[in-house]
Amino acid sequence: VMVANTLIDVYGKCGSVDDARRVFDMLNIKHNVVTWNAMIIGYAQHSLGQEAFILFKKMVCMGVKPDKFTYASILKAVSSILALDYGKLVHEQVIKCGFEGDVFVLSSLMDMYVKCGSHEDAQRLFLQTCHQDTVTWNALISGHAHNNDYNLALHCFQNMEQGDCGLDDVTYVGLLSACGHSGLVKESCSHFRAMTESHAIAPTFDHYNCLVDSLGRSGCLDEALSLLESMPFQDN
RNA sequence: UGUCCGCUAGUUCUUC
Repeated sequence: VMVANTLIDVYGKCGSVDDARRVFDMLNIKHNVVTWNAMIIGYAQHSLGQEAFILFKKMVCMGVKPDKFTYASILKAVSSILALDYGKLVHEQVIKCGFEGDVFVLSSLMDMYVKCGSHEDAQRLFLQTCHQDTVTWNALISGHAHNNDYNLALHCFQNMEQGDCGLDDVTYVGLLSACGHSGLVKESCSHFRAMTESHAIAPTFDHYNCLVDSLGRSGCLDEALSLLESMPFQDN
């Protein structure tokens, strides 16, 4: 079963969800909780939230008790399909199981709430938790970016900067993508500069993509193209 | 019978 679980995981991560499912089905009744989790996260990582949720319900029906891994995974699936009502149902289960304080489950809950448009709930969880760390901050910032809300993303970012948990490259992917969605070129550039100069965070491929996106959306096509050609990464 | 361990989980550009 462990070998099969690993196969499901590998297929899922390599984008062959159908092959993962074939292995999953071959195992038949020998599934353990890891088998279910590996298959659920495989679906979640490919934005197949419906399939993940169907599997989650089936797992519960068959009497397999979801663990922290299951909840973190199913919440990611819920985020991908923006299903706030499913998310709330899952949250109730999380509370019943006493998993709300787990940092993985908590950040998944926050991610789900903010992406599903309920940033007040995400904020509330954040204020209550003892895990105000880089990842939970990032979850808020990235979530606001997904919702095209630069002001809220910036607001979170500034609060994060004032606090004592460090910013990282993911923080800036969130902030820069929020700028990009709003076509805020000047802000993109100044944040990018602050990232490298004040915070000594090395720019990644994603950061350059955000800048190119930002330039492109605001009509600066020549600049976008020249940045694309001069960035220290292979374009795709 | 129980507990623990081994395979699985959170924040990440564009498009959807």
